[in-house]
Amino acid sequence: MVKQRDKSKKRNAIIEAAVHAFIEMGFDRASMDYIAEKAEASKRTVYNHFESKEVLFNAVIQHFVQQSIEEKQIPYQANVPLEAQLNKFAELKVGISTNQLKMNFMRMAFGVMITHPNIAAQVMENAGNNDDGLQAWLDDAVADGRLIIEDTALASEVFWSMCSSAFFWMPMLQ
Amino acid sequence: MVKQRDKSKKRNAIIEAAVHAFIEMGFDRASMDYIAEKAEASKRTVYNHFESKEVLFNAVIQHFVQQSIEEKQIPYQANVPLEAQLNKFAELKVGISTNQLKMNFMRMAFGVMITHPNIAAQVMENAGNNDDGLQAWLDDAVADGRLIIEDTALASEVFWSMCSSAFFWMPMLQ
DNA sequence: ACTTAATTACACCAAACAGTGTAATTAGGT
DNA sequence: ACCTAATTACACTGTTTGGTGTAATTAAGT
Repeated sequence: MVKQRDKSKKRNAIIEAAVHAFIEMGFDRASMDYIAEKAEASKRTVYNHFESKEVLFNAVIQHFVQQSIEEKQIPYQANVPLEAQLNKFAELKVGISTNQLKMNFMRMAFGVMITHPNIAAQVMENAGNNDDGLQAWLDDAVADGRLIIEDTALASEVFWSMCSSAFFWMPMLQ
Repeated sequence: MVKQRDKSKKRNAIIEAAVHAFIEMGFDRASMDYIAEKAEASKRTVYNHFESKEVLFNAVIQHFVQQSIEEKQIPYQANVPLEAQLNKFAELKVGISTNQLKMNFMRMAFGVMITHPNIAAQVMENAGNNDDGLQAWLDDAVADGRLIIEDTALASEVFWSMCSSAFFWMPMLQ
């Protein structure tokens, strides 16, 4: 039988350190030495967990996306006005823009995506289309006969892009 | 008396090369050696004109801003409907988003601003508030009695930010 | 033709940094 | 207490790159 100790502690410490290092100094200026130091790990251990800086960055994004998805799950409620429920979804976006840490993270990530197209491609591949809770909600509402929507995926996208420009990009760009 | 040859030719060649290099490879990856080569100048000449990469970048931005300002001058016409004239201003913004080169430039510049806050600060200081042609146009319209505006500077800003979000940021971010 | 400002070729420096190899050490699971 | 997976310390490589010093060369203005 194979002995396996729990690596997740160090792994998480490294990711956490990387998140802050990337936010603080950006992708390029945050050296692997610095990240290792912040994570209270040796540089070698960092490389044992993540074979390259790019891989580490991907893991960081993944980590962030995972959190966001979990927050985006709002269940459909048959006995509550539709508008009130939709408002909750919108408030999610507003919530992001009032969270300084998240804003900084997104700004950093956005910068990386612009300056490193290859990394952007990887991220898109990994983090790809996370189906959000809104579409599920719309499906439920349609099934319940309270909405008539042909393409709920499209509707969800339209809704988010509207919210994004108003509640996300505008604050992001001051 | 002091002899002075015309340095502007090389200077412009360098800026032009830098513009394309920065767009093509981004600020960090575009090395001074590469820029010099593209400009058909020696690296030393580049440094004789611009004491550092950051200074060169500032000059590049300046160059771009200068062009934009010149395009933004639309004279007030007393015998043309106001809406038609305002449309022209809006079309300027639309024009940017249909110009691939300009979009790429802005995307690059935006990336640099995010990843290099110190450079962003310099740029803001240098390129600062370029008073645009719209305010002058508004002033003329007010003087002509066809508009009543207390603060034309504010009005100009409002107009541009509306246009920006609709015609610039949205295309910029896909 | 002469002067000299501008440009060039080229060698060079120093710092930063991603990533690796290895032998020693630590600590978790049994 | 023992086994060994995980971690560490550390030295090292190789590359990239911003920036400089200098002596030679070019070409514009008179």
